[in-house]
Amino acid sequence: MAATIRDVARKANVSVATVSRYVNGTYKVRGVTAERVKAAIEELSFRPNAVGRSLSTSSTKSIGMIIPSISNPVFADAVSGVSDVMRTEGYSLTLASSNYDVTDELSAISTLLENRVDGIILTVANPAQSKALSMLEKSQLPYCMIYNQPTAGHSTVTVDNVAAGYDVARAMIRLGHQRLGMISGKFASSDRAYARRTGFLKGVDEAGLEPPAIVEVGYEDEQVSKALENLYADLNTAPTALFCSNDLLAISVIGSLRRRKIAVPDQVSVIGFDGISVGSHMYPALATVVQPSKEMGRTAARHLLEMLLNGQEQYVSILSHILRLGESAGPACKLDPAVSQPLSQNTSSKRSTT
Amino acid sequence: MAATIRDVARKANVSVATVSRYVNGTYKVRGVTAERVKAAIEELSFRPNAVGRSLSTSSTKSIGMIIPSISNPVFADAVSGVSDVMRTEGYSLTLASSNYDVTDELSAISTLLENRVDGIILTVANPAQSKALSMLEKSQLPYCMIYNQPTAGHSTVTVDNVAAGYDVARAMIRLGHQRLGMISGKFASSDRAYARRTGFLKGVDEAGLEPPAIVEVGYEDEQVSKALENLYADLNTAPTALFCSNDLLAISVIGSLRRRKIAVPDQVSVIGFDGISVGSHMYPALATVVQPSKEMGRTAARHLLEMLLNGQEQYVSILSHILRLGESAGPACKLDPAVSQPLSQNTSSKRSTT
DNA sequence: ATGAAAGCGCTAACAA
DNA sequence: TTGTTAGCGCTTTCAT
Repeated sequence: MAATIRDVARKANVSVATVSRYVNGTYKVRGVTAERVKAAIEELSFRPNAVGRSLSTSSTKSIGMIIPSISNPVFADAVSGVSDVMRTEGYSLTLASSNYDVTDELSAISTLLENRVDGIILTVANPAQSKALSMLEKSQLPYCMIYNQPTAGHSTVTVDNVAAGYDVARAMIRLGHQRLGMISGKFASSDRAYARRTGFLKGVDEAGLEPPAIVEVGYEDEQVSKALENLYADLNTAPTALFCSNDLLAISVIGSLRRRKIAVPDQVSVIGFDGISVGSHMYPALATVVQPSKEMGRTAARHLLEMLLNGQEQYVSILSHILRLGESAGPACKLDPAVSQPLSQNTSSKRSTT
Repeated sequence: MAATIRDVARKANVSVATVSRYVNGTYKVRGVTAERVKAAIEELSFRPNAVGRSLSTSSTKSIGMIIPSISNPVFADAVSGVSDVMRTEGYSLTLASSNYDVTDELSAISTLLENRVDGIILTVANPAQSKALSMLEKSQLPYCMIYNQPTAGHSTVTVDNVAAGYDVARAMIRLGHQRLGMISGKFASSDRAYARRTGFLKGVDEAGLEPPAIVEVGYEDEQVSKALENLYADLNTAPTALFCSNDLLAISVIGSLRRRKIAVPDQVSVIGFDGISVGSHMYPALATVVQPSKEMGRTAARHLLEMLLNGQEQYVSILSHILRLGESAGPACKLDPAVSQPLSQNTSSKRSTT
């Protein structure tokens, strides 16, 4: 079907080697010859076959990326960052999603390995005991984790999740909250959520407060609503401030609280994690720990490129996070069931917007 | 480095053909032989090289996808749908983003073509005059558009954007709005936004209302705020209902209005387009035209698979959209500058949540 | 500056 | 059932 380098060579009356040199700019092609080759290429609409090239050079100029979910903006932003720097370096990006499932992680890696990508950027459930990661290690292929916690022997780009969790606890306490809680995705499928919890617990403990209620939920809305139903059965003992392990969850929690006529932040403050951009546009603007997702993607990509050049060094980047106190978090005030209904109707604006 | 089929053959004392047959399940491998091959494969950690296979079979078992932006959840959802069905069919997904830029579209296609993907799913700025599309056409490669309007000669999966725009106008009018407006991304880079406008104008016109104000904005927040500054200089003549060409824009518009102390929906109703999931969680819940993005992705993927089997037929799927009236849209009421400030402080709850 | 030819890892006739 | 072998499209020595 498509023209090959041979067709071009024939038409231009040169050897395939010459065509190859012309195409790749491996110069040494005389002006006149170049013209002939160029003409032939255009006539035949020749487009070099990267598969043939890859087989010959044993480099595909493509990298793989595995993320838990494409639909979570935090990962999409990272993909966007990776994609940006990789494209400018002439690499293609093969994307796979693991759906937070360890088996899927494994098969995704398998596929990428068979496709002979030059390197992989990925987020796994838990690097400490990841079959995916050990498969990768013995494959010798360069790889860099993203979002995952630093773990002996692996490169990664992330933020200090423990410190961030601690920051959240401190912020809540500073606002006067005494009963704190955390709603999180499954810790088993997120080492960073676990780390955030660790920091959060530390902060609460240091302040001498009661250990916070911690609830794990899956990825369906009904689980969130069910969890809140239990947690807020008695408003007098329920947490007045809730830390959610990610923004999507936080948004869902806020929605759920509203449906239960619990005002945010008047009755309950909510702080998320990630800093996805919709969070700052919504009302109340989401209080959250912002991690620089796109930049994290770029950084991971650059690390991978380094490895591709300089061999298997190890890179660990901890980028800095920012605690952004949006409108969804405010000073503690008494949770009084009696005024709950009227309060929920008015979203106070004592706190400034900007 | 990595073991090849030859190494395996040698170790198992069989021919490469036998190994190939074993690996591909092209049966006809006797039990005893199979055992030996299996053992050899494991000892050597042999992993078939898809590059070699592709060169031989002239099929890469991979498809390309080009979307305007990875960070817009509406596209991410489509990617997710495509990814799902493609993976179950054993295909890899190479993702590229065009950033709404026609030049980037072109180079993305070029790259995918060189990589010899088996097919492409893409959203272009404007199919009617797309160089990307014509390049694709003459390449003979199967492809299917997604989100783009039906256009002679091309396969696509989308919703009826004209009808949807019309629905939005009707809904606003039914709510009593008389002065309508539309805020849209650049029409030049979105045929669907243009189609939505067409339907919207028709609806307004049919009702005998004044032609709506239509403002095009770029993708930066400040442009939105600038646009609203002009549009809402005089509240007495400004639109009481705003149609935004996509949800991200709508969310941004709502945020911007709030900052201008204009209450949504008490003073201005806002309706978006896409139905991204965060929209339904936020407050006010976003009124919007829901398109089944993930299902659209799946459908496009299935179309592509059909083409891969049955050759170049043409598939056009118009999936149905749903106008979901969330809390961001409500009955018209007088825009009275005098009460604007107090009103903006209270978000009324006369309209039901569910 | 250009050409000839040997592979890269695999599949698929064709033989046996 | 298994083996032999000729490519797939390209790069890259090694000659010229």
